[in-house]
Amino acid sequence: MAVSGQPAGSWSEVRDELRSRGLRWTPQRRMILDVLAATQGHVTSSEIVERCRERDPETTPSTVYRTLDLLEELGYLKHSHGADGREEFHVLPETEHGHLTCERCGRSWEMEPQEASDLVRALERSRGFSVDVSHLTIAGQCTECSTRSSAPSRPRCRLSFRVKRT
Amino acid sequence: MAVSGQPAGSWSEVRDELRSRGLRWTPQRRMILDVLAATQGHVTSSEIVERCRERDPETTPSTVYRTLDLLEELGYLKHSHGADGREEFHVLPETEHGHLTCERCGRSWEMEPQEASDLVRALERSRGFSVDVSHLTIAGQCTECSTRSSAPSRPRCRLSFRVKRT
DNA sequence: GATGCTATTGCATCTTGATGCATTTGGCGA
DNA sequence: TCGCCAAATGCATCAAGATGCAATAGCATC
Ligand SMILES: [Mn+2]
Ligand SMILES: [Mn+2]
Ligand SMILES: [Zn+2]
Ligand SMILES: [Zn+2]
Repeated sequence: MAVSGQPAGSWSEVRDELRSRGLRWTPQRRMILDVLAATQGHVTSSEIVERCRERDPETTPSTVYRTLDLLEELGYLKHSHGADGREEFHVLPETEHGHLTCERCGRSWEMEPQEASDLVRALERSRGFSVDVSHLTIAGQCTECSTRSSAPSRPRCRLSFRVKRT
Repeated sequence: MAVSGQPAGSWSEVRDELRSRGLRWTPQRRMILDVLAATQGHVTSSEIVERCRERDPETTPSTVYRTLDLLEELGYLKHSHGADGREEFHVLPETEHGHLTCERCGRSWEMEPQEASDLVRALERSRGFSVDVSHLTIAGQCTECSTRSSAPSRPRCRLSFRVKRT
């Protein structure tokens, strides 16, 4: 993975990969990669659009979405889904990991692949199904929320648009 | 669960539950329940909107979405997410189950809770995290797709809008 | 059966994201 | 360096779904 830890400016790996496939190295793609390099943890596409806009207000959302798709196809990114179903990109997938998210407090944690290894092996054996661990998001309740009583047993983890009031 | 197998017309359980909470029994809600009763397996919200429209073209989408939210809060529905992140409702949650979905062929299967029980126990023990099995969707590759070679290692499971051309 | 309170509806509008298409432009070859 | 052509961008438009608000209508009470 070249995206991580590169001094913004030496995107030669990605650039060459694109060119070698007959794809193109554009200023837009360069900027998106710069933004990704400055990002840690999980980000949604729209957060990336926002960050691009901070650098260049002219940023076109669809260009960003399409570039993210491409980078994922090329293996530079992976995504999973938050409890609300929205895609979240793993910007620095040094190590493969799954995800845990608490339906009540909304916090989330990364999960070592070995934590899911029993499940992975069981499904492999019984069904020949091979789990995509990095796409995996397991929802539930964290310790703290379970201990802290008073709870709707399964509150809906819905999308929510924070309406931007001007 | 009253939703399953009821002759469309005797929604007394749901109706009484609503009334007892100071909520209301409206023709819209009645129709949505009728649609749900005629549905099996998993459905997305927009599919439910379509089915409602078949019965009453005047159906307002937001009314449907809000009713589905309500029914889930009351425990009459549950949802999980397809590989693309979209919500899919379990209309007849007689038995709790998780979900498997193949990123290549798109098919999906239900998973007995016991199949995930190792995982559930492991997370409970190591983190005190209690998994919401019915929300769980595990993506990966099914046997057939794994055997059948020639594959993009991890094709993106993206949303797709089938554009309705008139 | 009429009344009043408040839950719901319907509607307009917004957000995230996908997509078709015309225009622009990266980059290779001459 | 110039031109060409396919790849990308920008833009308009669409889809699914969320949300605020004013008008409507359940239903409990009288
Ligand atoms: Mn969810
Ligand atoms: Mn996905
Ligand atoms: Zn929590
Ligand atoms: Zn398959």
